[in-house]
Amino acid sequence: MAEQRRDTDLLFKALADPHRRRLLDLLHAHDGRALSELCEYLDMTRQAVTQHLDLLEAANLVATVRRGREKLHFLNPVPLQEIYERWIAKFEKPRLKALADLKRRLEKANG
Amino acid sequence: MAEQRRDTDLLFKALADPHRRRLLDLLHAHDGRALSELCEYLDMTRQAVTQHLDLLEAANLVATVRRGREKLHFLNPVPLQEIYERWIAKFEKPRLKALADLKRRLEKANG
DNA sequence: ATGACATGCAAGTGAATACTTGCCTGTTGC
DNA sequence: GCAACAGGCAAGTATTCACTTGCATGTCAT
Repeated sequence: MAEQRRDTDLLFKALADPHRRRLLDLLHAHDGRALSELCEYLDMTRQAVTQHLDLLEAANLVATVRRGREKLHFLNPVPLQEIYERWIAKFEKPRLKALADLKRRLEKANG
Repeated sequence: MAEQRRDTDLLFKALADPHRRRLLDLLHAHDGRALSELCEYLDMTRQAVTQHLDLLEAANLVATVRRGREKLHFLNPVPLQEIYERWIAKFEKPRLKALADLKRRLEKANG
């Protein structure tokens, strides 16, 4: 349970950085990429990219495999599903109504 | 488009902190709460809670209304839906297959 | 009107974050 | 074998973040 909370924390932390979201995008478009290939798309040193990937791996969003001198990166979409199921779905409202509902309640509280 | 990206950034940043997610939970359970009421649930100063709420408001997850000397807080679930639609849904896979797929590809890349 | 309440505003602090530079190790191809 | 390649491992730095303390302002109840 506390474990669950820590996982959630790592997950949201991992997603908090735009460069890391970019990396997920890149892997989504085509995964199994090596570190140096991913580096081509980000304007920072290889070491910085490694650190971002480490966070993504800690959040279980990315899995890696070494092949020869290369480290290949794979996307794991499962934790994103879990975010949705355990975190977003419960806030769900009839979508088109949500904003109108909010507005109505704001006005009611105000007036 | 750049605007869109900044919004996304604020949103994920806002969600990155467990205390802020807690605040969203509290408002989900029952919103229209005043600042001082929300403070009762978090172990930090009122000012710190204000700062968290400010971030949630910047991310458009919380809307506020002043009534007399109180500031009432309302949850806006719409941005969460947008995260799902614009960000999570595209990573979606047949859920039960996703992990198996990943494992298979890792092994293939490895062997 | 005045004291208690609800919040706002601002500057300061410590820790976490996002990088960098520099060097070291293993791998591959010629 | 050896040069070029792919990545690992610190340690250092600068910014951002979460939070505090201290004080000021506006509102309500009696």
